[in-house]
Amino acid sequence: MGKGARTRATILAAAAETACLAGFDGLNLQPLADKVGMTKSGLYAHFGSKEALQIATLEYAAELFQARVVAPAKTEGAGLPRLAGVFGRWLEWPANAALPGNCPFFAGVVEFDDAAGPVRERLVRLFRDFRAVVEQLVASAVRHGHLGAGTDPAQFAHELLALRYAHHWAQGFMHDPAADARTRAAFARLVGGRA
Amino acid sequence: MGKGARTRATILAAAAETACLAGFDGLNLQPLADKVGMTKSGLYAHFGSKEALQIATLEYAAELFQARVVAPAKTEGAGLPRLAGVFGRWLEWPANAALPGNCPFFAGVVEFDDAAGPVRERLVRLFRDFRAVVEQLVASAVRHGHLGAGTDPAQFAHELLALRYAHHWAQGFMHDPAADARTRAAFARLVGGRA
DNA sequence: GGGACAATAGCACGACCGGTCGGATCTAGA
DNA sequence: TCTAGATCCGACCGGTCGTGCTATTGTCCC
Repeated sequence: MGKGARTRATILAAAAETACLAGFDGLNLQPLADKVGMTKSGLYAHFGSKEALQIATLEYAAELFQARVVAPAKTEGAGLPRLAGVFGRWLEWPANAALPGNCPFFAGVVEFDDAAGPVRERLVRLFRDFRAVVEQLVASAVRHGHLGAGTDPAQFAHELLALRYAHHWAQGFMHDPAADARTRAAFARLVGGRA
Repeated sequence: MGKGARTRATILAAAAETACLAGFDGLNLQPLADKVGMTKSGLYAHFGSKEALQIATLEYAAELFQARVVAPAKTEGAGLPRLAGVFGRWLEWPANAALPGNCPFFAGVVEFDDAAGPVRERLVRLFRDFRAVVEQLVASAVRHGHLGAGTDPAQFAHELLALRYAHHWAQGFMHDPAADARTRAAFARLVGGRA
């Protein structure tokens, strides 16, 4: 790993932290350069444009998400245990990845929902891919008899995302101490209603 | 209604549209002034600061929300019909209020979740007030026997917001044509599971 | 050790940001 | 009709934004 790649990794780690706090639009060059001890232009040379920096940061966060949320499922029992594990890690993955603030993907949703462009497309694809993963987990849980045969994986995934979103709101924005308990109760009801 | 108040109303109507598309941080003075055919300083004189403009826009949107979502409930049957009516109008209120794009309050959640200040506090209070309204509607539905006696209004309100949030994501960001159907199905399951 | 090249610094540009100020214009009350 | 105050404009401020350009430094291979 050459020096350039090492510096790039340092930048992206700092960029991911910034994205959690200020969103992808808040990935301004000067403050980010100050954070890693570089000048703005020195940092800029690694990416060539702000948009490229945003996409690289998105990619970096996606790898982190994959490693912290999805990958550990391999060691869990197939079906519901795996689904519950992924959901639990999904709730707390920013903290587990040493990221401050909230999930950067949710920040991107608001920032890019009315702004077409490659960053938005990349983010949409990330969400679609993860939803597909969730749907497969749900289908597997159905096959194992952990969820009722009539369960629609797409509908279940939609409601699971709703819970994650509400948790983001209740904990990150409203600072509601009951956020965790509410989310867990809702998940239990979501699973229980299909058993 | 004097000329000043009329101009101010024109500005706020345009500001609400902008907030739906670009968020409250996107309420930049110059573009907004262009939109209403004024100069930046002429517009600025009505508010005194950008923060004051943001709060005024928030207030304006809140009044719109109250009128379009909550107020019509008075003519609906108490209990579940009223709850369902509010939820339905909650889903589509930006369109009903002739606002482009998505719900401005959800945009504010991301923009102000890590930025303390009066705008954030105002937004938190708006959410808290509306959640209290929802909880009262749920409690009323319980009293009318439309929902099971064991229903926790706070938990129900939390899950209802989750559905609204997921609808915002699926429709506004993912452009999922099934968003409406998924949200309606989830609402039916939420209500049905408590009956 | 020197030469090639990646990596970074320094500097400047045009555009836009929120905000300020003096003065022109319009409105409303006496 | 006259005037006081509300209203609005145009120019401008310091600052930050993303983006280029040229030097200079550092690194690594021969």
